[in-house]
Amino acid sequence: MVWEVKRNEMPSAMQKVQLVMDKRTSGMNESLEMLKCNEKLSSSPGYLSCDEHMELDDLPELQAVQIDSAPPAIFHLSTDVSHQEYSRPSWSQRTSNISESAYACDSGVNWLTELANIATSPQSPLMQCSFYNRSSPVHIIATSKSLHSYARPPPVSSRSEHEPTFSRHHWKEMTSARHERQASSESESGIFCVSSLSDDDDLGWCHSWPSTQWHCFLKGTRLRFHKGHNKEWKNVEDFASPKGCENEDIAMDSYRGYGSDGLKLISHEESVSFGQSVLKLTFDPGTVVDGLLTAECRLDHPFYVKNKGWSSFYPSLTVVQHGIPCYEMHLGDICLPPGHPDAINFDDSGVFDTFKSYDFTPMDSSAVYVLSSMARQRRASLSGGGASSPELEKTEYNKDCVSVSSSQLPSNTLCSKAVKSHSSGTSNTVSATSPSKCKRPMNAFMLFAKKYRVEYTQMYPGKDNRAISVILGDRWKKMKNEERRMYTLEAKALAEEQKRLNPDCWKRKRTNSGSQQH
DNA sequence: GAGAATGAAAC
DNA sequence: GTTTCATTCTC
Repeated sequence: MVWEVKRNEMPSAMQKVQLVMDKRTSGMNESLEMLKCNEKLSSSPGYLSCDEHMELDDLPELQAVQIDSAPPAIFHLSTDVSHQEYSRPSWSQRTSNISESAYACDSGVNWLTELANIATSPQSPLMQCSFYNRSSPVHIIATSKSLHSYARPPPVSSRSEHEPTFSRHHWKEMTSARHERQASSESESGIFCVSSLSDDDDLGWCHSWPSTQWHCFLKGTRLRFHKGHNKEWKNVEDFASPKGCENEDIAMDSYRGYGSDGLKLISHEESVSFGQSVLKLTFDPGTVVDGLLTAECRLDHPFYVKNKGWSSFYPSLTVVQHGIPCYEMHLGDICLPPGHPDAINFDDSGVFDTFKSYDFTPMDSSAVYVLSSMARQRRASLSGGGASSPELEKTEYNKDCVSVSSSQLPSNTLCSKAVKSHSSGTSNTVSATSPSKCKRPMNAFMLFAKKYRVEYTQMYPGKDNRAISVILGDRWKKMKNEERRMYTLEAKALAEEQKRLNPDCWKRKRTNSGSQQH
């Protein structure tokens, strides 16, 4: 098999993705091994927790990767590809999916343009941000002129500003990673990307991969390949000679070479890889020859699904992290590669609307602010109108959400939540169609309950939903903080986002006399 | 529409 | 301290 990586065709900001190529014949054994491992997930409800790598300060690790303008990228991969079957209940919720961040700060123009191009592309997820620093959803610090500015290493002053936010462990990775320094010293284009997907032993491949920077500056992510029976992560050079992939996501690009009609999702599970909660996905490219593709990605990783639009397994996480309203991913979804006609033509994914919907300020000093501004400008130009005010944006945002959410967005995105009709009936407050109408974001338990109510309902057929609630509550109480953390983080992120968009969202509705209604 | 859970925020 | 309301779905 040959994966040809083309450049600049469709810049796409992607997250950390691992592509795991196994031999089909050995897939079962590996699957069993992984399942065995997953059953010990520290934060899986019902399982013992493991605190070692889930401390509160267990923030993403910082790594730098080498920059290299390498020759053409053709990935030669084995045609024998295995897959991992997944069938057990997904009691494998991970808690600490604190995202990586790439820190950069540069006021250059080119990178803004490029960023805008990426952002306004219909297939362009936003750069990631972190839960623990929501005031700046995305931090990009750049110094090297040889890179896209948002891929450049942070200046000392800027980095020190962020330094305290990283854990000791986090920075230990950085200081212990001599490769980082090499990359940084050998070339101005050394990249400091934040990642928790690797450990010390894992640095080698990263730096020996010439095109890693491309992934890092976009999403603080990298690809890793795993070939054949050997579970050892291989240097990507073992498989290919990547070249010139600075502006395109290899993961998505791999779709192109791997399944021209997209990759059909056939299984998924949450797992832990290198200390981070990840999704293990198995795709079917649709051809027997190609075999199955197993990939790993973050929980909030967005995928572009045929006839559906942007989707993820955690739409609420994705919308908070990347500002991309998503459907929920389901088995059978066909993920489309960049440049795919169906993906290009299906340009109502809401991504662009999302950009315009966020009222970022320059204080955010983030790419998101840039994207937001540019999206507004583009929207203004498209509509033939002038500049739009934040209030107008908000109004339009909600208005658009009505139309979008009713037909497209999942129920658990901020957008759809904010406008979903509240049928309390007697309320004399704003109507359901009012722009200021919003719903409270779900708290941690609600997120948990929503995710597992169906599962429990199936587990206890015939049980009344109220009984399911009792069970869920019982389970919740028995869960350790570690296990709850993911939901807590998500709830906090949602609340923060909602507070920013609708500060009055929590206002209690009152009758005219002041008595509270229900 | 009540109710069953938990939790955040407004009272 | 109390109340409301987020989700879900059966009764």
